[in-house]
Amino acid sequence: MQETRRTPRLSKSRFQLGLQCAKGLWLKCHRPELADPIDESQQAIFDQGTEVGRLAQRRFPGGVLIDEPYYETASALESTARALEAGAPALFEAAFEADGVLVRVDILNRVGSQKAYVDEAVGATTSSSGGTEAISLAGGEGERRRVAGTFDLVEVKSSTKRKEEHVTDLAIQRYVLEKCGVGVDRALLMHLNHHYIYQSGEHDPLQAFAFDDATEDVSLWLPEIPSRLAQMCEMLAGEMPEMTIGRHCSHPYVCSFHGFCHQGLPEYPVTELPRKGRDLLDQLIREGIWSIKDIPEHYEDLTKTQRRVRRVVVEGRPWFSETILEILGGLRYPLYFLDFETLHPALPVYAGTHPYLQIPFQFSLHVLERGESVASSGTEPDDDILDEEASAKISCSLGRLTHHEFLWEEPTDPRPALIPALLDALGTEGSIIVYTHFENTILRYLAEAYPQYAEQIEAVQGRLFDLEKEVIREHTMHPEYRGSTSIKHVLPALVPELSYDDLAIDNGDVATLRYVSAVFGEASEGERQKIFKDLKEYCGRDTLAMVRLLEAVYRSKIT
DNA sequence: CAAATGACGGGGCCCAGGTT
DNA sequence: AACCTGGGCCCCGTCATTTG
Repeated sequence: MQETRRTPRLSKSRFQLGLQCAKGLWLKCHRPELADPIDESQQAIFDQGTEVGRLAQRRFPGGVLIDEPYYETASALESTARALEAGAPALFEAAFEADGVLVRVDILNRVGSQKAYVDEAVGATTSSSGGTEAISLAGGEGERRRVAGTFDLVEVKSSTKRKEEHVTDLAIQRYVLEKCGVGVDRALLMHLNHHYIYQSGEHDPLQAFAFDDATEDVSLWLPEIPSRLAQMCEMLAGEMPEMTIGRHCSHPYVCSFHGFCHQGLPEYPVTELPRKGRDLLDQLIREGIWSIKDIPEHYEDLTKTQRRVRRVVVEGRPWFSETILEILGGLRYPLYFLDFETLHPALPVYAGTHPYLQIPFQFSLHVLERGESVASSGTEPDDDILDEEASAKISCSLGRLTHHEFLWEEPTDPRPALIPALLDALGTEGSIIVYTHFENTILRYLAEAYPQYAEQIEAVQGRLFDLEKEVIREHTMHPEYRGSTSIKHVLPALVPELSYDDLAIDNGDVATLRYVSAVFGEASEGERQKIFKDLKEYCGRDTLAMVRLLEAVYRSKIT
């Protein structure tokens, strides 16, 4: 009989992964090299989490940081034991191990430890029931009895609300702590406080966070833990488990083996059906249907859009609705094509803003004047035929196209300069074409923050026309959309000669990252100028893409 | 005639997917 | 991560028709 294989050590994050997908956990333990590389945007999210974590620690002055990195387990365990022994009032990143599971605890706060923890700022927190409640970190009057010698277990989250997966995150930690003989009084989530308004200088760790007591929900999960752990260990000792692809590949987290598990799919895989409900993918795969082409024509469980996708994929050619020119006939010249780039830091960087508030620092605006050859004013909605013909001509004789742009290059709040520049460039007449309601949301935030402009901004909002919703999503379909109506998918399908491939910045997330590094980072002047140039090219490409898309849609109906 | 059954539709909730 | 929106779905109330 072979010696029992050494059980791979689990960790908090591996436990969470195991709950999401057995195969994912198996791969993580046995074939970690197959994971997708971590991209820049993901890394930025991790970094942001670290920064929030550091601020959270300042909420517990006198706390002891166990600062061994994750791979120096033995040393971290020792340091933790020493700090506990020494009576540290709080521990950060404390390490514990039990049942082959290693956890590092964000914050472990000794109950009733010292005056410093008496809560002056009682966080108003959003509980799962939606109400707000006060949570005190010290034992005050009228509170339930606190068990001496125990700790509050605190998990810091950069989100502002509790999510399902946060509970199991705390549960596995509590399980390990108790196995190690550390009494846990409460299991708390420490979220960013959405209502925190940044003043200036250092962030205020008292105001910036809101606590959410998850003790009850955690205790409901606790009895589950041993059996789940046993299952995982058994699974890990065997061969790679069979798992089909499905919702668990991206819920609650996008799996790092997504790429590995999605290899070898057919050219138009069923995973690319848009807006799949919870069960559709499972159902199709169970029936052995992997390609959209193999879905029977009258398959019942497809939505209207999914049927459209099936049809264009099977027929191999795009579809444009019959009424598309009527929709476009509603546009008023001159046509403005608007796109914002924004910043939305977890921890605010401008005074008066709250966590995650989206702040525009750049816009691009293409303006299309009516073509000269077109006499029609386009204001006779009662004559469809004429209107359509007029519209068609417009597309052919693309009028004069001009471009405006704005980019704030200082580390100060861009909005006071951006708003007047935007209002000026937009004038008072003509449709403003945007891709999704995103720009509308930003305009609303601007109006809220700067009431002196509210009226003008609202007028602008009234002129918005959502190209993605009103035209692309409702009236077109193309096999190469690949199940997505995002502009990054739609442009190569309808305007193959125009792409983002030649740009140094080719998506919004990276644009934000680059901007932050240029304005707040240590970039040299040369690097800053390069980034500003790249940003202008990127944002300008987004609006140009909308111009060309509109043109392509017109063309589809007149040739 | 009163009660039961069924069709319709509004309200609320969740999900998916778009933007940064 | 937040936010927004539309579609799908379920629940439930209302009203009309059928049934005892």
